Amino acid sequence: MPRAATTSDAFNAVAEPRRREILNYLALQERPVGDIVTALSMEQPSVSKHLRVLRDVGLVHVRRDGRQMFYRTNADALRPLHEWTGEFKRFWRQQLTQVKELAEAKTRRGETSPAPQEEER
Amino acid sequence: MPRAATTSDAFNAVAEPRRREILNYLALQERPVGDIVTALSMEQPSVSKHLRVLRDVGLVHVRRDGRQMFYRTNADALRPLHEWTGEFKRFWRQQLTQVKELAEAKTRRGETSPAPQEEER
DNA sequence: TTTACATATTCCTATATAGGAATATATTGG
DNA sequence: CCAATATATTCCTATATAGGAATATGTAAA
Repeated sequence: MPRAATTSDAFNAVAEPRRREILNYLALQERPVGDIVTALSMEQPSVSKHLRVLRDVGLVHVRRDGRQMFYRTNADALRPLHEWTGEFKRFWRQQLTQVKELAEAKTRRGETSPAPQEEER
Repeated sequence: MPRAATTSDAFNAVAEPRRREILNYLALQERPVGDIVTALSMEQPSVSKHLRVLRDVGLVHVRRDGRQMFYRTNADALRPLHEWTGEFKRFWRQQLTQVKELAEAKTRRGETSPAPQEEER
């Protein structure tokens, strides 16, 4: 069995970096295809094809105005992704807390703190 | 150009549903390969191959104990995904707020509230 | 060492790209 | 209707699977 189609779900669709760029660009406001082409320096057919994939999984909405097609990101379709990754939040939070507590405990004991494994953003 | 390798980054690696299942299963505690095979009803070579991909992108860590290999999810490698999707949070939050405010405003005016488009979790 | 157990890798195949080039479709203005 | 503009689709190709089957590798027990 080959890899699942990019149009099978949001997870597969956003695996492509250019599609993520497009979603970023279309998040703030709707834009015609031409704007995407110039803003992201991509070939027009390439943009159309990526938009097709994003549209098939509901990651963008479209509106026609004359001969232009205005696309905009449908942020809601990204929620499943955010929620799934969020399930793991407690694990990295836990790690951070443990590291922090360990460091603080050592500080209280006057020991030298080791270089942290993780970095808070 | 074909699709990027599944081992190119976490985004591509988690596009495969079985790999997400494996990550879910390995989140709470480390497990030997055999446990994954029985728990998720997958073929052993299949599990090994998925683990290989997950390992290549740092989504799991491994530890050998005798002839068993204990894998565990490295939640930290999922943070980029969570953070990227989180950028769009304000857009769906905004929608929710607007819907809610609209409903409340109508209620104050004694109008019938429409079925909500979105659902809070 | 020989055997058994646990896991990993190799081989094979059908399928799904992503990009480039060329072309088709849709809509507006003259 | 015809030309021009804006997008979409088709064709072609090299590459990367994911699963199944068979096999290889590594480690412990007898």
